[in-house]
Amino acid sequence: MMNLDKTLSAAALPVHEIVYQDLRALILFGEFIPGEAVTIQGLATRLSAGLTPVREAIRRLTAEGALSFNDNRRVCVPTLSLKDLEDVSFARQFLEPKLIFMAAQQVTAQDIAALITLDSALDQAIFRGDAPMYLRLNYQFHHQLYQLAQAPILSALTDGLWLRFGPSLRIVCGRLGTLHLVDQHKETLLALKAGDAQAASDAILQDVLQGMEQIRLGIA
Amino acid sequence: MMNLDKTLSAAALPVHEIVYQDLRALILFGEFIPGEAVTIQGLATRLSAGLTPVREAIRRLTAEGALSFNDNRRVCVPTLSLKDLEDVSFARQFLEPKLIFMAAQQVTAQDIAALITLDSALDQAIFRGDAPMYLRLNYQFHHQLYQLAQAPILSALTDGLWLRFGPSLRIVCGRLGTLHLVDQHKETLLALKAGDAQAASDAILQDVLQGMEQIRLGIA
DNA sequence: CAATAAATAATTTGATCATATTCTGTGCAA
DNA sequence: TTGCACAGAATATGATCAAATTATTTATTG
Repeated sequence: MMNLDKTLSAAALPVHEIVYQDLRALILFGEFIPGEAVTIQGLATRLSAGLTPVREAIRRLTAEGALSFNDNRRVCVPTLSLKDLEDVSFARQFLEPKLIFMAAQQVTAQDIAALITLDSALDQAIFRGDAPMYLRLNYQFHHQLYQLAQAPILSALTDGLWLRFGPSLRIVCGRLGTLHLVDQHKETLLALKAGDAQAASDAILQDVLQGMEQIRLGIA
Repeated sequence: MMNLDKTLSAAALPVHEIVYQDLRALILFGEFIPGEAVTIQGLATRLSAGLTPVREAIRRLTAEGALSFNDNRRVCVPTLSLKDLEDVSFARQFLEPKLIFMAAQQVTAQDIAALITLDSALDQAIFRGDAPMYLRLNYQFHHQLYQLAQAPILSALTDGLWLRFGPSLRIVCGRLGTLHLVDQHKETLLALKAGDAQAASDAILQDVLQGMEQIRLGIA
């Protein structure tokens, strides 16, 4: 008998992969508060999965720095110190412009159209005050740009950084709301449309700096 | 009754942690050829461990990019393309100087003494043509500098990059031997001793560029 | 008839679960 | 305060099932 799931979801992903993605999203979009303890069994019931897949997902995320493995063998969501934030900020400051510079040389009109659609949905989320949706769309905007760069190693590094400051994002939005949020997406898109890689790169740098500054204000 | 292991090995590490470190070293020091398939059961027998700890170690290393997870659900050591090498090189070019700049501001006389000892052992390994020892000591030299920087996030990023080009190192040494190897460790140490953070940073940049160029020649 | 291709069987490998063991921290009693 | 026992949680094993690769057989074609 044939596996019907394959016809629906392209491929039957292993449970540990699904759990990884779910847990990653939970962390990335601030569903855990920094410092919160994470138990294997708790996650297993929360995500309705077995212990083994959850363990594997946790190992992957600890390797990425999204979770920290105490010497007690307990796992928790790390708190981002100001020093840590500076390190993340430093890394993003050169990684993102580089990625967007590369992306600008590969981007098609369709790609730009998709990004514009994404960005207007993002604006609406900000206007509605829908913080969870804002967080998802903002990440998606950047993530799609990374993929256009066709640089898997640099993309992975940059993606991983989001996991570091992800848990702090909810705090920022919770304290400051969404309406004051500003970004440089419009400038980036204009530069991409004009085929000006350097301008796109510069715009993203400003966007990163602004974003990191928001978090600094939020956790300070 | 007390656990005697603790008195010997500082802490009773879980098996999955030990397996992780062992496997990491195997990859880092070129014990696998790029493209080689890695089976869970094969590693379990090779490292004389159970399947579960090996699985967890593999998950961690795939998250770090040291192993790649095919859609066949099989795991293998990725081959480093020239494009990949350029990306790694780009990342190292700004991460390492930054780390060494930070390290220079914290380094003590004892730290420098330890690094000098390490570096002379390294020179002897080169002179003897002992490639495996060279690889270990060279990594250790850099790794110790990272730790001095007291920047866990940037250290983790940089450490992770070694796993990317590690499997290609054996090929380089195998093809080109060790005697031609040059580094900028002496210059780095002199700058550290002088308290000149910028000079140390510059020296390491040269070291990184030289190292990456060696690999480029090796895999081209 | 030989050779290549398709189909099927067998073996290997991966994924998951249930269970037993070990470890950690806490509360209680001396 | 110290030592001991207990509860909760993590670790690790082995068994079981599913998927994939390899080997073998069968069929088809030049």
